[in-house]
Amino acid sequence: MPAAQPPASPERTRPVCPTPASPAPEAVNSARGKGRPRSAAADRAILDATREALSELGWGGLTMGHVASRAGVAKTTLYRRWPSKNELVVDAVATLFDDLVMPDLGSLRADIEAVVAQFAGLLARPETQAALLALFAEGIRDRQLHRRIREAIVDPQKRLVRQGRAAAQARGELEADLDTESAHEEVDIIFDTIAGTVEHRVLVSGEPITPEWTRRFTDLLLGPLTTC
Amino acid sequence: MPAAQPPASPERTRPVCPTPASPAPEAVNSARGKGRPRSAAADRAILDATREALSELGWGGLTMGHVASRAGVAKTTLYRRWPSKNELVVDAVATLFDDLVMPDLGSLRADIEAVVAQFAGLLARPETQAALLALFAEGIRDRQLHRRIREAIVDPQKRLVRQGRAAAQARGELEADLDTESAHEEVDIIFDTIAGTVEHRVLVSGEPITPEWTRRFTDLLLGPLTTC
DNA sequence: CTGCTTTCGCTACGAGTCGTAGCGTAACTG
DNA sequence: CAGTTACGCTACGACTCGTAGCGAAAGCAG
Repeated sequence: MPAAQPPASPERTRPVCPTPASPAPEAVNSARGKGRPRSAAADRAILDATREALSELGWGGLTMGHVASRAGVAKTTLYRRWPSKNELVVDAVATLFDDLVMPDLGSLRADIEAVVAQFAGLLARPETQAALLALFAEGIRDRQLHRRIREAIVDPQKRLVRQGRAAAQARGELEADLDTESAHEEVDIIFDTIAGTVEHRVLVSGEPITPEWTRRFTDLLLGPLTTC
Repeated sequence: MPAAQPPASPERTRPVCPTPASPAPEAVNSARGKGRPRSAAADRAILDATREALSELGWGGLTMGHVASRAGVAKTTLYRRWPSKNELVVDAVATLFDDLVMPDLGSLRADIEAVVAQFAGLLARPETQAALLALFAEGIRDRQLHRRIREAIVDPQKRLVRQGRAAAQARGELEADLDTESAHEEVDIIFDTIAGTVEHRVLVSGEPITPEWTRRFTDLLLGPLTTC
């Protein structure tokens, strides 16, 4: 995969990758406005093409040249923005998770079921399926990529768990936290359980998330949390 | 990734891949013993080399030529046995799951914690981490690979859940199943929860499985199952 | 309008992998 | 023994990777 890399990149002329995570929405050339600005349309076309190619060809089949030609862009333009396939795919996929929100429907059960349904809807899309697992797989080896995944995808989701717990505590459905240490671990365990179970059901077992399944799964989650 | 494939393989001269899942343990040339038998030592060397390369280089970095030279074997020998990287890696990894057993320690809690600990031990190994996620990722696109994964990895694990439930029912800790349909779904949901959560914690969140974590997670699982 | 700067698309390149074919040789069977 | 199959080796065409160099386009400061 590394292929060539002769002088190991002497020094970049420009920061490269102007979209660290969430760039300025409509700022074509927000910062230093010296020369010709980068085409925002090209950015969008590239990210769209990446998602499409990803769902059709998978991670291994995704080719920089293919993405470039599909986006109507030169391959060099791709490399001017993203240093590697990893970074490109993270950016292309992370935006999909922006839609996840904590609804606050008035009961813990309803909130959980709503979040599970949202997450399931996201995972039902082929582009998310191929992208997520491929990213996780690469993240095992690449520490920097792993950090980017956590920042762009995992942490925003954990925030949802915290919000849901806080709302339930405000309603009196959950006891208040005794210490922050224990609360932190509780959030972690709930997050891993929800995300892991839904992902495993969809991506590994290959079965759909039905309302009936969501209900039973929520039963499992609520067991020790509610008053016995 | 597909690279060349000129006449699309006219017709194979031999069945290829003599190890569909669990080959004859020590039969060097169990079936038709006509010509020179395939070297069992080569088989072992190749699978070992695959696991090593996988943990060092990951899926994308794993190269057939690299595996061949590391195993002290010609690249052609590799292709004589496995038609592609996918099949090779499945075979190399599936054996790791053979060690999982349902202990029957006398209580549902102890059984669950033991299985979680076993699974966590397996996932702590770098070769399993890289291999499992990479396999799942490829399985999204490749239906045949997905079937092989289910047969070689997923189904054996589901069997553990059934055994654990049966033991708990025999002890009176769990009610007997009302109908097989509902029992089947119950097994699925429990399996996805255990496997998915442990995998997500280790592979995505990147945190270790401690005894303390296992205890809290088991609390979560046992909530609605035990008498309230 | 005139430079200056930066991006653009294009082409070409060396390095590297893929999976196959052909060869002579080794190993085992009847 | 002959017959059959697996082995290691080399070479091959097709493909991807990431980079470099070119001329042209697009904006900005004077």
